[in-house]
Amino acid sequence: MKIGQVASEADVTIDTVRFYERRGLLPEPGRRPSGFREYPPSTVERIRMARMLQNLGFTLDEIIEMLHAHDAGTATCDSEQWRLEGALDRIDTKIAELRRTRRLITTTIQECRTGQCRFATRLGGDVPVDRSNGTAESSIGR
Amino acid sequence: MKIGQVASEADVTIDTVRFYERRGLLPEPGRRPSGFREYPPSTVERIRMARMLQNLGFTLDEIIEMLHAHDAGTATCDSEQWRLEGALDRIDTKIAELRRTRRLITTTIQECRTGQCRFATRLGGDVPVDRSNGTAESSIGR
DNA sequence: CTTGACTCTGGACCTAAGTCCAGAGTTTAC
DNA sequence: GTAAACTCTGGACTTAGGTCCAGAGTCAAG
Repeated sequence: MKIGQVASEADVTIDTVRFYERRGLLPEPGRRPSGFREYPPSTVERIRMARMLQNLGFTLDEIIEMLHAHDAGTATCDSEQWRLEGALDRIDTKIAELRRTRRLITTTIQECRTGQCRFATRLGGDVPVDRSNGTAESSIGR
Repeated sequence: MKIGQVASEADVTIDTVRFYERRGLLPEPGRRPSGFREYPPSTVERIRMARMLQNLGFTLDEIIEMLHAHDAGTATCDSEQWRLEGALDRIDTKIAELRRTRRLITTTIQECRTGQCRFATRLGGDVPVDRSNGTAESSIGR
């Protein structure tokens, strides 16, 4: 398979395929006499797997590690499972963080409605800012 | 206030303060005869506000816009609230995405336990890979 | 009046994961 | 046999939000 076909079947760009090769995610492919890269069809699967792992939140470096463990024949269900559990932890942490932020925003909106607005007030809304005097209390470092 | 004091009170680095100035988040401060920047104390508040908005998921550009609206005296509770609601949407989308990913991981781990493992198998675990033959079915593009 | 801490400029560098480019050569379909 | 589509290299560029640096000048405490 030529690079273009691999790329389109794996749903990435040609540049990405070459980038993956540079990064070591893909091994150096064979070459035709002309210099064109020649790929085995399994390359498509390897790229798809990499993308799937990316969707799970793994970085390219982590994915490369995993694939190399696979290549070395040392990857087992057990040996790689901790990574999945780590990913789970990361996701949970992130969700918790987002929820905290969400709460902060909703209270802020609430405060806005009940006149305790932190944003519009501090951002110079309701109470007109005295433009002639840089020392006004409500002015934020302007 | 000198830049170092502002930075430490706002809990950012000196470089960040200067970066914010370059970006237009902070107005150009006054200067001592020596060239040292001289800040009004409200600068600390302005930076803290910016950081808070960053925590809410706003980009620097958006924050700069909001602060400029404040500076121009056109920011009101109503005029800025849509931004908060937009932030809320973004957060909800992100949480939903993460939850989908989370489910994918847990099913994957489950499959692993029940022998339907997609990862260890496809990553070449349990079944030793035939290293002498690049065309093996289970090999991922190596 | 010395010493150490602070500040100045402005441009290079960082991370992550690609994307884009020119100019040249190759392959394929008609 | 020719035109269109493909591929090559390798280095520069992108986004976001900073971080780091050298070499020079300034400030504050003792």
